[in-house]
Amino acid sequence: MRALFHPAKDDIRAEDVLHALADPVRATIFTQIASATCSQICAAFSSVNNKPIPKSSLSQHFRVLREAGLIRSERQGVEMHNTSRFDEIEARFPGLLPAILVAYSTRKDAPAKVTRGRRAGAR
Amino acid sequence: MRALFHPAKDDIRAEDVLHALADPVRATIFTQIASATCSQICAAFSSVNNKPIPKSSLSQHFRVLREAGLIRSERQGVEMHNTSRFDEIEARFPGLLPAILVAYSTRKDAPAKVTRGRRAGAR
DNA sequence: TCAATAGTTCTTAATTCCTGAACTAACGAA
DNA sequence: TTCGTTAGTTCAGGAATTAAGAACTATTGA
Repeated sequence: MRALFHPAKDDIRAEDVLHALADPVRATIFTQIASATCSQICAAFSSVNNKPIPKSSLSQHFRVLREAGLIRSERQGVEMHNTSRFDEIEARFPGLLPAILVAYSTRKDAPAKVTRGRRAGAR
Repeated sequence: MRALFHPAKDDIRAEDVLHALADPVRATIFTQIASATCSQICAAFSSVNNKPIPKSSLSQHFRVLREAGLIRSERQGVEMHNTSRFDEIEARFPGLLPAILVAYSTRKDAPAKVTRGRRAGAR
């Protein structure tokens, strides 16, 4: 597995952030990513939304978020832990992420909710 | 020529706004659109940037902006006048457009085109 | 070493985007 | 009316991007 690319804070580009978050699936992932793993997000989509997303697609979504500078992905044992780079983005583009997250929060079809830990019916 | 579609204010979607403005060309158009015509934008791109954008491409860009709800296009005689729907978007998604425009204003490379590129590790 | 888990990468198909060419609409002049 | 010009839209194709199943890699535990 190759090293995962993460842009330096000052290399983060507005167009990449907007492109990454222009996809509702990725925006949902990003809002719920307080240290969520790919599998947890995957389970959240299939249980809540009953629209399962293939893990290869999710992996790509994580890559887009990562390469846009929105998240940081670090392997911990067998899983990958993703953390938000909110504060760095906020420092670089003040007010951008809060405004985007508020805009999405007014969607009629709410994004899937992740519940961490053991869930009834998961897996 | 068919009637041009404009979404009602409450039908404007965050993902469409983000998608429309995730393209630096469209973001540039939007920032300069205080009643600009397609030809004026076209001239601006070819003179400033010396990278002319085909009018068919510009027409598509205007359509994306229009159908995302960002601009209103009205024919006036032989030309099409485009006006920003900034206030409506601001009412629907408070703070979103100002944050995006500020984010783009800090770009190192001026608001010109741009190949939206993959960076590291592109296959 | 083998199996299981978690995720990445590969590959091909579907979708979207770009742009030259053709077309349409409005206007002015003859 | 008809012709010419301007301004922009729509069409059609190829290029680029995205989606997702299959194959692969890395880590842990038995």
